[in-house]
Amino acid sequence: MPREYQYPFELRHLVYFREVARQLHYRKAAETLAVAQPALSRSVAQLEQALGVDLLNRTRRKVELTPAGRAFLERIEPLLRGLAAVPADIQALAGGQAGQVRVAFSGLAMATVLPGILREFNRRYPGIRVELNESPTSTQLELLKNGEIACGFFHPDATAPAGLSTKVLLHEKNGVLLPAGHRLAAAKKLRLRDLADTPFVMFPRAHNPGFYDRVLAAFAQAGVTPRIADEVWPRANAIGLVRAGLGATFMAPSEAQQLPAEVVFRPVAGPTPESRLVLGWRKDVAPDPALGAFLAVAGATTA
Amino acid sequence: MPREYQYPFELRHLVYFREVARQLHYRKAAETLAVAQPALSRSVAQLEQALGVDLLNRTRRKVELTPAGRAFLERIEPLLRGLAAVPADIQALAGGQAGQVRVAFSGLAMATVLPGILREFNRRYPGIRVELNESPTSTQLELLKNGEIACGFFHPDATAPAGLSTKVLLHEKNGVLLPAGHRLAAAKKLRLRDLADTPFVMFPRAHNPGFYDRVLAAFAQAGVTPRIADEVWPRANAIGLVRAGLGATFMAPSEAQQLPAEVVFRPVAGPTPESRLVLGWRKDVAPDPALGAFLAVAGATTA
DNA sequence: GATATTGATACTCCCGAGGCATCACAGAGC
DNA sequence: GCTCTGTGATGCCTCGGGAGTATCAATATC
Repeated sequence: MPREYQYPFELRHLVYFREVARQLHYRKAAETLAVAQPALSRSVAQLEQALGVDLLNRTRRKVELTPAGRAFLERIEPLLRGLAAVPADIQALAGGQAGQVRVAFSGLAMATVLPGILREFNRRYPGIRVELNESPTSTQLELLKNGEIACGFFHPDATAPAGLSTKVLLHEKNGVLLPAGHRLAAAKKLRLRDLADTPFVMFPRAHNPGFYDRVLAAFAQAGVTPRIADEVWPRANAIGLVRAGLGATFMAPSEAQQLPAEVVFRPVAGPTPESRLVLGWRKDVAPDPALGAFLAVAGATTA
Repeated sequence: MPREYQYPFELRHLVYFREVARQLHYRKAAETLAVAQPALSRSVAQLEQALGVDLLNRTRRKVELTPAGRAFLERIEPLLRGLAAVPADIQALAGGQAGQVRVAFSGLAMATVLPGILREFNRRYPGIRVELNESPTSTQLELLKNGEIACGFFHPDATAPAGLSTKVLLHEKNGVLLPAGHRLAAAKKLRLRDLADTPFVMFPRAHNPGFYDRVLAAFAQAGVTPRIADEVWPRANAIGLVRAGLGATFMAPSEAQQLPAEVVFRPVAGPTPESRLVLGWRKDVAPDPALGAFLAVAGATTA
């Protein structure tokens, strides 16, 4: 069913009428609008006929608003103002000067590269709001697929996710984080087989199966059966548990820059899992300038 | 200084874009809009060029919104909806089906004709809001002159106010309202000279000098000097004072239809002031349909 | 690879917005 | 009272551009 065109006027009519209503003088209004006076007369008359309502009471000598005209003016003015602001806003958004980026991250990202990226991004694009939420890798891939986040810092699985561009940010052999009171805390370097009796704090396997399985593989290679103390998430909680002396946890060296006093980080020789952190984003969607800006900063900051 | 035309688009562009953005399909959108498909293509392309921003990402096979396009759509949709509602509202207002009337009144009006008028008006024009405030005559004339009220129920002075149309609603010789315990409360009819020792409750002279002076004239004609007990306003308070036994007050018979138990109304023979109530409105201003409707009802109800 | 679908382009037409000249009317000034 | 000036409306013409028809170009589907 062809929908009837809903508006008996065009913006031009409204703008013209508004100017006449403000100045209550056709010639002056015409000059302001850089248009000839007859055009104004006709345009306003047209608007009135289209509405079926007299908006202006004009004698040959003076012009005044009718009550309906006043009401009409009051109704359209905020709408015209709103409309006038749209182009600049959109252009700013398209130019990457405004807007928002939704970003998901893993705990490792927040402990390493992310703070620096955010600081630099905020410096260069103060108009763009960054919406952050910590999510496990599996969730991030889902969110990316649905377009609910623009990009994510996650841990890639063996199977490269289809339709995503990624950039590797970290790729490090893990050490272990031990309670300061652990019997091996003084050792310079450890081997996994030394830790056979130490409970390990992990995370639910579904959150990042790749890393989880690499942990198990490393233990198997070292010839020991790991003791899994607990599976917690998000990441900060794991460190908390280590700190409380409940066990150890694997940790990338980059993550170990700033640690609380009650824990110590030790490199591991021999078999040990690797942490991989990548920044991933959909490559098929229309390029969001805000995302582009974020990716540029993230690439430059971590390069 | 000729102001630059502020809008790089017309309503047509926005409506066309909105439909394409909704359906993500040029041909279907064209059909909905009852326009040919090429017109749509050009119109949207024009809009994009005018904004300098790509709103739609179109392959030959499918159409999708860019982030800027989505933002643009979200910005213009409420504005378009608002604009669509304007014509009907204005037409209702011009047809007297909506709007508001600001009405001032004296206490006498509220005690006599006004309630009936308001009831009938609300029945016939439920869309029109009536804004009421009680004001003395002098204030009402000022408000009328400034256009702050559309009409007023007031007490005309000898000097007919210029520029106003009026319609007489009441013109009655006053009786007096006495406390039930007054020594003359049992009398069928009174004369002013019987009330020489009775204090009278009045109102500030400035509020209605005509009536005030008619009161003094009537007393003078009756050969007595009135005792003015108090000058109160608004009117309801005067009745309260009488009820409390502090004195008497003049009252039009119409006003005496419904009285509290503790007071009695008595007609006065011989000299007595007259109450006049008129409905007045400016005759020079652009006719407000809502006012017209109110005047019609007020005229019919009290005729 | 043939076909169908879909948005873009070429060309044309014609409506209507806008400019110019002028009119009609109301006040102001003499 | 007459004229002059200022104002909004009207007549006429031009021309830009919006819209229609026909067609092209590209891509997904079979």
